[in-house]
Amino acid sequence: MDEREFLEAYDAERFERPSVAVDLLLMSVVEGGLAALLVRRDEHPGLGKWALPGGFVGIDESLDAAARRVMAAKAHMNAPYVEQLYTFGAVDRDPRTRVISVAYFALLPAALFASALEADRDLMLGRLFVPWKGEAGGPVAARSPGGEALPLAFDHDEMLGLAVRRLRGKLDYSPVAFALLPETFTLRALQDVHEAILGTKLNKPAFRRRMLDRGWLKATGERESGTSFRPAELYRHKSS
Amino acid sequence: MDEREFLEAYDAERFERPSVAVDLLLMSVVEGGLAALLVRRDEHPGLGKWALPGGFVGIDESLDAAARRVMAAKAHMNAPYVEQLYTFGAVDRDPRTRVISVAYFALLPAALFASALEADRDLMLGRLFVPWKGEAGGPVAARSPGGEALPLAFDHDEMLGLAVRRLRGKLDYSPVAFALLPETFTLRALQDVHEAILGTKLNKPAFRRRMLDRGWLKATGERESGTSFRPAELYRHKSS
DNA sequence: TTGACTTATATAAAATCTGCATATATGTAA
DNA sequence: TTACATATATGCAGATTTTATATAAGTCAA
Repeated sequence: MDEREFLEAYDAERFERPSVAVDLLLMSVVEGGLAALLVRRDEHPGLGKWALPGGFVGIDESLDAAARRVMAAKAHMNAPYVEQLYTFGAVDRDPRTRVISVAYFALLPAALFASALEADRDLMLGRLFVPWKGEAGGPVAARSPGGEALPLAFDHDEMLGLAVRRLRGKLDYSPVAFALLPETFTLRALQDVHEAILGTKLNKPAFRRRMLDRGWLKATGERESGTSFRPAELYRHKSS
Repeated sequence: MDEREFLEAYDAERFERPSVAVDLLLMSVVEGGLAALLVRRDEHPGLGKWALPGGFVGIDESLDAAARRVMAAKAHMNAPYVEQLYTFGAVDRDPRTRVISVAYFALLPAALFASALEADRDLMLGRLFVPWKGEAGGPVAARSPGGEALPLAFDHDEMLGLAVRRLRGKLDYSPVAFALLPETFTLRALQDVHEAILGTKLNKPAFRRRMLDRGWLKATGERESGTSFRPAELYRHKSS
């Protein structure tokens, strides 16, 4: 039997197969704190709770393509930076049927969330409350901008916790923070983003020196406007 | 319709579902170089090529449980430290049918491979050749102890590349290297393991001080034997 | 028994990085 | 023109890392 014959005779139906989904962690820094895009569940299970935008993976669709499709269709967004986070495969994580979910996470400037939130009234920007320091880990809770608790469906609190941990871990050796900022930004804005992600205050001169030494920044020569004090220089992420 | 009624009416068969597998990266350091356990494929596709030990995930089995089951059944091993690596989901990565594979990786002392290799003659310890420095990334090739190339099936060369990258990244802030050493070991042996993983030479006094400062080590008071020079002190991993 | 040899272990000097304090610069606004 | 707030620059102490060098402790052979 050669390979062609083998493949024709192969019976993929022999074993029962799980469903595979992708869930998206679309995160940003809003008003000095981490936030993630949530969608109100309008079906069981978890009716009325809040979930990460997600959807099933098509049989002829790669995982990455599914993540991008769901991002456009359910979150009205198109993030330049998307990364696979982890695959959640507990047997009972979804009461409907066996669902294995591949979590992806993306970082977006806060300004990009506004149009999505307007286009779809079931979307919500959940402010995240991280009850641990550093990379200790554990679930994370969400609240609405008004301060009401947003109960999370499935294991999505654990997914958010893992995303925060991964983000904190990558922050100082990887240029991820730039995905959260507009094209040009001040060093102060960059520091604010770092502090929001880490949940700690940082030393200003040391932070500035470290960032400039990394070689990730290019000075534009322009300055911010609209301040009532000395305006700071605007920088740009040098992608080279 | 309440949640119970909804779940009873839920039809999981509406969409065609992919198969989900786990593949295992069982790695060690052998004779100063990285190595991984491979199994000869005795079926199409990739008949005669070499693959990572793997198997399909049962419908009532968590991903982690599937990884442990496959490790015992196909690799005759039981690693204490197992970690999920990444999920590979390209549409055409397996010509039989759509297979999404969750890769797990584990580290084992070289001595543990010997009995597995004897128990199953289709197993092979593949020595890895990493054609890039640091964490650049890309596929990795394998050769037999005798030096013959071991062509890899599916996308398993990419999986090995990602495993090496992850391992290098975690090495100096996580006590992973101890999983590769016997119960007691010298500082020189620990440094050899680090150098094999990183593919570079390290400074000896600096390495020694860093390791001792980490607080991961406990001196046993014993010394190695069988050397023709000054024997080094034996240490033990302080798991606390 | 003794001294050459090899590697382990300890210590010291030099370079680098980090945190903290303070001084100077540059814009707005009264 | 001056008060004010923040940006930017600089100096310094302490910690950490690299590099070099010295000393210790075994084996082995003469």
